[in-house]
Amino acid sequence: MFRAFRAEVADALTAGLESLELPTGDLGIEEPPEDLDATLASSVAFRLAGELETAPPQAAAELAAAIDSADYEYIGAVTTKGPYINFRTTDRYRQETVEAAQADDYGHLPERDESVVVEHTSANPTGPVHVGRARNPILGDAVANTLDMAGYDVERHYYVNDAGRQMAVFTWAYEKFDESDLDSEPARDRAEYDLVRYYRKGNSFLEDADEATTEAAEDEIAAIMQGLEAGDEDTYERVGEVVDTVLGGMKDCLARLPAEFDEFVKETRFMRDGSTDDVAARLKDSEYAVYDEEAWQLELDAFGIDKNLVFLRSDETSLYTTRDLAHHEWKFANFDRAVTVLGEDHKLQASQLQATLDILGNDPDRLDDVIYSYVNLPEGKMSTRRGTGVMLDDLLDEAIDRAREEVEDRLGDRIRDDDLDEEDIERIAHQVGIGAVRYDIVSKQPTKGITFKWDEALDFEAQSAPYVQYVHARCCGILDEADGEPTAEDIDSTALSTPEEAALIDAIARFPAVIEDAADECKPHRVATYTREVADAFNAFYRSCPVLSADTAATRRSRLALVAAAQHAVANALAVLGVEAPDSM
RNA sequence: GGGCACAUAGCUCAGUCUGGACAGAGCGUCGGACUUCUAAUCCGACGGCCGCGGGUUCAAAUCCCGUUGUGCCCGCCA
Repeated sequence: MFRAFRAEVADALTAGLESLELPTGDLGIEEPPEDLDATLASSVAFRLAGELETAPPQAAAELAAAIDSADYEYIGAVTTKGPYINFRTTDRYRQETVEAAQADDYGHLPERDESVVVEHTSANPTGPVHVGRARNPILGDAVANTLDMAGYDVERHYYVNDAGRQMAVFTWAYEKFDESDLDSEPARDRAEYDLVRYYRKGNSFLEDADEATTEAAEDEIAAIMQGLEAGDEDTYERVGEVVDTVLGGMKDCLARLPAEFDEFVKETRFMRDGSTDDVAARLKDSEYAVYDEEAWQLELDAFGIDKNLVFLRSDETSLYTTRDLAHHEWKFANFDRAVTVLGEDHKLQASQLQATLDILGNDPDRLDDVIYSYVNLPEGKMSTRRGTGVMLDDLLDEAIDRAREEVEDRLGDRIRDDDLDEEDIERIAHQVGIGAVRYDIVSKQPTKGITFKWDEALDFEAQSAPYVQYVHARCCGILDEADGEPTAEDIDSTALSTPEEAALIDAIARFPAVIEDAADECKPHRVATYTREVADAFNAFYRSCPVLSADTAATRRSRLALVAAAQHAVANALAVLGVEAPDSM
């Protein structure tokens, strides 16, 4: 309803300005301070003062007088305070908000008939997912969820780098070494923990061996890469076995978040179908191509990039970016838009990709990047190859364990007579533990760096998932005790007139606008901020407005409907963040 | 050396795109509230030259320039 109200305010201001023959380019619509009884405001009067040759407060008064709120559904009182024009909402606005929010899918925007492919995670299948990487699936999943709720037709892709040197080294090491060559047991009974030991062994071997041995090994590794480039079936199978095995384990880990994918797109696919060769041929013909130092390159100065992009090696083989170009042209052929979630270390490569897609005749505006900073340890970066880092599996296990302890600690002083059984405790521990980890990461601006600290990542107090989840559980608790679901006929918004009720309705009304804004800018952390606002508003309401024991039956019915509305807003906002909404805690 | 990010209360962060009403939360500290729909809650107090210096503007945490600190990138790796 807030979206409609916002549109009405824009209309009203535009019409008012036109009637005074004033420019309508900048309406100055903003949100007023919280202690003011208004939902939106305008500071346009500051700019009118000159035109009207009066002080801003007079200009505001003139414009306010030119607006008749009777022309609008949701605009109530239009008042001024100094130079500001303040807009209140109508009872109808509140009535329709609570009615609309009775729908289980409240917050979902109408379908847009526009498809978006969201690529995220795409970690090389070299070993277990560590926390440094985990920001990608958590953020990426939330971006995809946000777009989905905003009405886009979303597909989630994981791009598998199965053609690079890393996988060639891995395959070589896996074939060269035996279990007996390894110096440790797998840290966990799953494929990627088992195989990563070969990868690490191979890398340390290459570092430590003498020159002749290293050279021989490098020849074997180069043979694997050339086999892939030449389309040799046997090589594909050898590499594919390692890739699929390791990736299988990583999928299991990611599924715990959960982060699920519609498709795992392999890089080799674009070598085998000839599209990478096609891209290279077209780039050679472009005006930006140069043949320098025996390799084909692109000069991208015209795009503000002073670094040349090599797209064919001197031996005519392709590079990662060349294949990624073919990959993105494939995306453009199958989807209206593409969004990629990338670590900040890929920024240069991402801008080169954008520029080159442009050169190839694509509209680069169809591709958006969401860039995030890595999660580092206090002592530095996490690395799969070196085996430094906190594994996501371990973090999730620890989070669940701590959540379980919390649940058990609280069992004693529960007022509610819904004795939780073992199964409930385990369910809540999972929902809260994993929710807290996800929320901690998704609620922050992705561009800000995070230094991983156990006690911070596992802090259930702070502004965290459990706070919001608890609100959802409270809603469910109340609705459980009530007889039957509230219906639209139960709602009398004039019975919901306390400041706490009005504030809660106001928060609920904003939810679809929050989804819209978060989707437009691919910023799911805004939804996290919103969950706290709506939770705050609910808790204030909960404190001062008894529902089941309300003074009158009419108030009780209306408040029940309001609780249902809040529950839907909270549940769907949490769903966007990938955080589960518990029915009880 | 060049490029890109980040810097807001003791700590962790919103707000920055699109400049506007005294800069908001949580944690921590201190003081209160459970015979009541779940206290993983709520109420109150304390706490800020929004890194620093200039500039633009009626108005700057927000825009521009400079500067300091931190991170990332600058490969015929991915």
